[in-house]
Amino acid sequence: MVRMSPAERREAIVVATLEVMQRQGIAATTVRDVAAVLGVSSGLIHHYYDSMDELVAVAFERAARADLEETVTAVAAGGDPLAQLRLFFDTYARSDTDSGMQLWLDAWAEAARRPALRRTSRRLNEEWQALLADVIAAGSGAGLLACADPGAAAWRVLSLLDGLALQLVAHGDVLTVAQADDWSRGAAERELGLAQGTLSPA
Amino acid sequence: MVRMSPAERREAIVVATLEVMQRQGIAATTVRDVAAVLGVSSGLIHHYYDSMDELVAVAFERAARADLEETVTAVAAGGDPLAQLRLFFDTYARSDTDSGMQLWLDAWAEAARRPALRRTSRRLNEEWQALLADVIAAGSGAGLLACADPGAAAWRVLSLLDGLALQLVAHGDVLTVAQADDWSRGAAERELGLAQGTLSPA
DNA sequence: CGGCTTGTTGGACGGCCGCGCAACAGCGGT
DNA sequence: ACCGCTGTTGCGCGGCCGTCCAACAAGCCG
Repeated sequence: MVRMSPAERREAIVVATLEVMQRQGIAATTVRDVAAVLGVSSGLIHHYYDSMDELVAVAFERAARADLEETVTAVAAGGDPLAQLRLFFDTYARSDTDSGMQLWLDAWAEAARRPALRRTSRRLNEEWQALLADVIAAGSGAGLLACADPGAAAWRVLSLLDGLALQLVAHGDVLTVAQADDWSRGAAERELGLAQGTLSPA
Repeated sequence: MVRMSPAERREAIVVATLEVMQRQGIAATTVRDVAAVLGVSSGLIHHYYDSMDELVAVAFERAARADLEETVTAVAAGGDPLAQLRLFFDTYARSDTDSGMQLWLDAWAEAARRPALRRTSRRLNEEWQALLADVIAAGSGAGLLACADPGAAAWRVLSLLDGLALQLVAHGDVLTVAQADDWSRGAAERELGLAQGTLSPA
């Protein structure tokens, strides 16, 4: 019987839940599997989290927020808005195929049935959109690109990225990662009135 | 005990499965629920379909193909490729919010764990892409629009539509149907070198 | 050293799952 | 009228689920 402080235990449970979610999918993640990963009794999980819906939402937020923070950090390193856009696509492309996107797919589908998860995925999607909208607005303000509605443009670019990533994850080789990357940068260039190639990888 | 011919019974089971899928989601669709809808024993379902994966894939194809055929028919009624594109968006927009798109979301997420469903959703996605690519190629051939790679353009337009519809279905009012419709037509106009407003609803 | 707080156990509860199978019953053909 | 085919039942199998709770034990404090 390994006794941990509440903070440590809560953390360990989230990490274990994430591991199970990535391996089996959100819909198939069970209390017993999480407990087994920790070598712990299943009752303990409910001692720390009231319901499975809550735990799944917390674990999803952990993973999704880490990806978002990574992109935020990368974008912040860009000198001007165009360089920031380039870095945005660089970091996004890297996470396209790994288990992160499958998690998002699960989350969107499960959102209809899991209230806590729906709130979390929605909030994170809006943060992604706000990040991109800010960069576009800055570029527009600096006269580096042309965009009448940065918020709308951000939704369009993100939705295209999501739609392409979705095909990559769900259907394997119907598209290649290179095509998805290339096409989304090209669409963003057209969207923002940039010359072709402006957003090509650094 | 109502006795049906095999063809009728198979059909009735597919219809009932679809009803359950739309109400509860693909992941939560069970043999017993389907049997209950028909007022029939659960053993009967397995008499006609070897596994739940197979039955779910058949039922999904039924629903998805009906939507596709509807769009194919609508598009065929268009005089020239530009009118056909307009009709494409008209029919697509109508099905954006109903349960059809939630079904697609479920299918994409479940694809990772259900081989039969993955093959079906992939095939249907490719048919949607082919339909759109043909119209674009025709428009390009007739000099009505500018597109170097109709296949790629079709994937981009479809992915944007999917990405926007996904937000509508998963997160409710983060976007409006009108925005999704408007934005996707606008993006297609930019994609195909058309004047703004060319693809506005008929 | 003993008591008490509290992290942890382990199983019970009611319910659900996909699947398989022997027995039953409707119906067409003889 | 009966027989055989086959559509259909009803239930059992082994297993899983989320949740709950009384009992146990580890470590801190007096």
